[in-house]
Amino acid sequence: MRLATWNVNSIRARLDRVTSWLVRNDIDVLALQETKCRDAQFPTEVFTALGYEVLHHGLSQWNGVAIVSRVGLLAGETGFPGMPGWGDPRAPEARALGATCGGVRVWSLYVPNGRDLTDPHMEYKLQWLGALRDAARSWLAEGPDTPIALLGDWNVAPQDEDVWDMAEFEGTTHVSSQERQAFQAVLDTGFHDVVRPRLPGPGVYTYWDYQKLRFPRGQGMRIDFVLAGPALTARVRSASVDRQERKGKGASDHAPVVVDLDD
DNA sequence: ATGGTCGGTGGCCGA
Repeated sequence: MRLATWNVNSIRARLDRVTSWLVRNDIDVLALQETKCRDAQFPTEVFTALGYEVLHHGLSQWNGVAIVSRVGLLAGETGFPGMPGWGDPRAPEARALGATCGGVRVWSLYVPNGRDLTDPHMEYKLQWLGALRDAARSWLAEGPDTPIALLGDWNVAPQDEDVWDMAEFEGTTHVSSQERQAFQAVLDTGFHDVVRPRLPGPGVYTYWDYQKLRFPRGQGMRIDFVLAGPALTARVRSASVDRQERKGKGASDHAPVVVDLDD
């Protein structure tokens, strides 16, 4: 089974690229983030025509997560227990979607950006990751043998080598010790980053800002991850980042991350 | 040349 995650930065702006990549790469399950649309605006029929089922969770033009699968799509769940909200009044955002695909519990996650270390959005980000850690712990406790994967845009660069130059990130989000600790806390519940051991850095990135010629200059960040529970970790055969997809006109600012599983 | 972008939206915000 081939599993992937991709922040597409608008599914409507990226539809041709996403569907052609999906088919070309023989993907079974794709977790999407930043679809930037409401459910009724998601082009579901384009995916169904290709033999995929779709589950989408979008509440506005912001955020939006989806799971696309050709190996089944069951028990959909929008948001996770304890997930904090944003805004005034606080309300849940479309940042988490769970489903079971081919016997694997899959979560498509879009962690809040944080914006600035002193911005209230940063506190929201840390609370969100803290609630996710608690949910992750309970998922493993409830079904220790259930294959489970947390896929998405984590908006955290966990190690110094996950950005091209740490000096550039002094005082910014994504690399702070608080964010890194919050990411590590999810791992500490029993999840494993199954891509890094197969694709060690430095210089392995999944995101390059559109601005300042970051991609042609090789100045990216590793912020998209596939975290697998113990049962699934043992089944991972290979992993890759398709940086080809960041090239050319009409690319998302993120590249897809792909993981191959033994059956 | 010391900058350089996108996307959704509606007359700026978010990344």
